[in-house]
Amino acid sequence: MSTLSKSASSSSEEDAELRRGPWTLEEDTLLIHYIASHGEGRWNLLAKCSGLRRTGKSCRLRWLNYLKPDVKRGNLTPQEQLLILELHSKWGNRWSKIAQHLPGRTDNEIKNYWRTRVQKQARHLKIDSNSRAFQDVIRCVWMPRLLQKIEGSSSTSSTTSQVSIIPQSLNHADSQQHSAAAPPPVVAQAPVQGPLSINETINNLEHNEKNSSSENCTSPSICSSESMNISQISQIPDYPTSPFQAMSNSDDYSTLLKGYYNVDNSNYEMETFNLASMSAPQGDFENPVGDCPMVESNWVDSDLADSLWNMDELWQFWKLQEGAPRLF
DNA sequence: AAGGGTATCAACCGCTCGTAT
DNA sequence: AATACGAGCGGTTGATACCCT
Repeated sequence: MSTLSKSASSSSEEDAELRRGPWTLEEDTLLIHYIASHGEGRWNLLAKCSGLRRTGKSCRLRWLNYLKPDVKRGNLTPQEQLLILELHSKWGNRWSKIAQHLPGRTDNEIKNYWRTRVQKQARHLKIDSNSRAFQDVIRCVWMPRLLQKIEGSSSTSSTTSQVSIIPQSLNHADSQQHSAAAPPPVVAQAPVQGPLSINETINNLEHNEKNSSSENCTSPSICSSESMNISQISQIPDYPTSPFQAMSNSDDYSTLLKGYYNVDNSNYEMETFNLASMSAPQGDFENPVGDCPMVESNWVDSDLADSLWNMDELWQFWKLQEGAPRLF
C-alpha cells in the first residue's frame, strides 16, 4: 500500500505531497545515498533536500530502525532476550536505554518483543506485566529457561556461538571493575555487527525485497549467529546486583523474599546474578532461582521455548506462588 | 480452499527534552 | 528568561503473514 497521502484537511500543497506508509526500495536507496554523502542528522533538512517526500521524522525512523548498516535483523537470541528481561526489570519501558546495551537492536524492536511476547504471557496469566508477581514468574521460569538454552547452545556450538558461561570466581578481572557489592552479571552479549558498505546495504535491501514474504531473516550477513560480549554487559553502569534488587524498591520485599526463598539476600549479593549460580542444580541454597518453586524442566526442550511458555507449567508455578506464605 | 482469528513488526503520532538564539 | 525548533522517546496503529478450524 504505497499511498500518497492527500489529506483533505491539509492546507499546504507540500503537506499533501507527503508520502506515508511503507517505504519503497527507491526511497530507501535515495535515503541511503543521501546519508552516505551528507551524514546523519538534520532530518528535516534531509527530508527537504533529498527529494524524499517524507517527513524528517519518518526519514530518521527509517534509517535508525531499518537502513542503518549495523541494524541486526532476525530473531532475538536467548542471550538478548535474557538481557532484555533483566534490563527491563531495572529500567522499565526505557526502550532506547535498553537498546543501547543490545548492539544492533533497535528500541522499536525491543519494544515490540516486550509487547508481543512478554506482555502476552502476563495477559494469559491475568496479571499485570509490571507487577512483582509477574516479575517473579519471569525470574523463576523464563530466565532459568533462557539460561539453560544458552548453556545448551554454548556446549553444542563452539565455533559461531561465543556464549560464555563463566563462574563468578573465574571472572575475577571483570568483576573488579565493580564494587564488591555489585559484581557484574555474567551474561553473554553479541558483538556489534561490522558496518556494511553502502553497496552491501543496498544489496541486502534488494535481497530483502525479493524474499520479504518468505522468511524473517534474509540477510546472512546480518543474521549470522552472534553472541554477547561480556565486557560490554559488565560496563552497564548501574546494573542490578541481583534480581531482588532489580525488582524490589522496598526492603520489606527483600525480607519477604528471603523468607519465601529461604535465601539470605546478602549472601546472594555476594554470589550475584550469574550463569553459574543460576544454572546450578536446584537445591543450591545460594541460588535464588534454583530455590524458586520451579517446575521440572522438560520445558527446556519445548518447541514453545522461543516465544511461549508452557502454560500448564506457568499455572503450576502460579499455584505454588499463591500457596506461599507471602508474596504479592 | 476459505474464512476468521492471532501474531508480528514497520511506521506514525504526540509529547518531552535539549539546545540555539 | 523566553521562545522556537529539532531530535528522540514511548505508546499506538495498521498491514500483512501465519495459523487454525
